[in-house]
Amino acid sequence: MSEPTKSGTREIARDAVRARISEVAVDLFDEHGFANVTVEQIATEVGISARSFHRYFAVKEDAVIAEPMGWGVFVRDRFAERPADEPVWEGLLAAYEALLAQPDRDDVRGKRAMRVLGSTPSLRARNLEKHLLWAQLLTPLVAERLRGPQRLLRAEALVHSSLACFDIALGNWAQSEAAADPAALLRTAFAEIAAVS
Amino acid sequence: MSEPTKSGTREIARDAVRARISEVAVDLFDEHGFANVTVEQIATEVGISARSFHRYFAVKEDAVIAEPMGWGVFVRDRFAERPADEPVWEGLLAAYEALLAQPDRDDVRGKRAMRVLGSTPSLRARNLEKHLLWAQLLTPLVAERLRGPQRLLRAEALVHSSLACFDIALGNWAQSEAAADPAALLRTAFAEIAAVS
DNA sequence: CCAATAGTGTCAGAGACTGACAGAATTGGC
DNA sequence: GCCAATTCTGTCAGTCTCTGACACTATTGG
Repeated sequence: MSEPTKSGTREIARDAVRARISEVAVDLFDEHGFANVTVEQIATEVGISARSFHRYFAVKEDAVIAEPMGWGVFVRDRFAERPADEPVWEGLLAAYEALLAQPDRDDVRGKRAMRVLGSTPSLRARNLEKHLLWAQLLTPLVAERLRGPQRLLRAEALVHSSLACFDIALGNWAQSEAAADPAALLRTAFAEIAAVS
Repeated sequence: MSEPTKSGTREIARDAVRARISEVAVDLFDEHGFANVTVEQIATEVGISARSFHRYFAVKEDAVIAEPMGWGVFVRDRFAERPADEPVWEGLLAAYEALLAQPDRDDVRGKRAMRVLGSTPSLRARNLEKHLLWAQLLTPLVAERLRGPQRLLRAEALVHSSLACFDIALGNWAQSEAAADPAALLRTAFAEIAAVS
C-alpha cells in the first residue's frame, strides 16, 4: 500500500520540517488571525524561504490541515477490519473512535489547530475538502455492504453524514474549555443520527 | 425579514448584471477549466472592468456559486413553517424539497454549474462554505425542537448530515446523463440515513 | 433642473502561488 | 573517503487574485 520507503532518512527529515512549519503557522494564525499572517512571515520564522514553504504546502491553508491522506487511510483500514455483518453506522463509528484513540495525537496542539480552523471560513472549507478525500476512500467499502438499488448514492449519504458528525464532534471539543472527551461527543453525534426515525 | 426594497429598479439591474456575469463565467469555466480563465477575461467578455467583477462577486469562485445566502434563508423559512411536532428529519427533507421545487430553477444551467463545481477543488470548497452558512441558519431552529442534553451538538449533527445528503443528491443528479429527478435522489439519500438503526 | 446616491473605470499595490535555474546538501555505491 | 546522481534550496521574475483610493458618470427623487 505505502511507498517503497525509498531511503527513510530523507522522508523523516521532510516530515519533521513539515511538522515544524505547521507548528509555527498555527501559532501565528492563532495569535494574529489567518488573514493577517503572510506566508513570508511564517517562512522567516521557520528559517526558510517563502518558496520553500510552498514546496511543503501547496496552499497556505494546508499548513493547518496538514496530513491530508494518511489518517484517511487509517480510518478506511479500521473500517475494513470490521465484521461484514456489523451495521455500517456502527462500523464507521468504531473506525473514527480508533482514530481518536491513536496514542500519538497531541491534544493540546490538536485543539489549538482545531480552534484556528474553526475561526476562518476558508480553512473550514479546506478541511471539508480533506474529508471529501476520506469519503472517496470509504464510500466503496460502504457500498459493498449495502443491498438494493442506488448503492453508491446511499453509501455516499452514509459516509458524508458520518464525516459531518466527526467534524462536529471535534469542533465542539475544540471549543469546550473543559477537558471533554472527544470520543464521547462523537458517540453522541452518531447516536443522534441513529435515532432519526 | 427582507430589505426595504429601496428603489426596486436599481436592485433589478444589479441582479441582472450579476446573473449575466455568472452565465458567462460558467460557460468559460466549463469550456477551458476554472484555473485557465482569468477574471479579466470574464469581465471583458461581459463588457465591464475586472474591478467591477469584484464588486459583484467577492471572489472568482462566487461567480459559480452565486447566491450565497438567499436560498439558505429560503430553506430556513420553509423549515420554520413546518409543524413543531413533525420529526426534524422529515421537516428538513421537506424544506430542501421546497427549494428544488422552486419554479425559476433553470435545470440546464444549474446542471452545468454543478458540473463545473464538481470539477474544481477550490470551487467545491467554496460551495461547502456556503453550506456552512446555511447550517448556521438552520441549527438554532433544529435545536429548539430537540429535548435532552447536548442539544446544540445534536442539532449540528442533524443539520450537517442533511446538508451532506442535499449535496450528494445534487452531485449525483448533475453527473447523471439522463433527466433524473433530483428530488427523488434527495429522498433516497434521506431515507438511507433514516434507516440507520 | 439639482442635489444626493450609487455604479464605474483607472491606477497602484499587497499577497499567494509557479516556473526556471544555479548552487548546496545528501545519498548510494565504489 | 570520494564521486556521481539525486534531491533540496534560495533567488528571481512573473502571473493572477483581490483591495483601497480617487475621480467621473449615471440614476434617482424631489
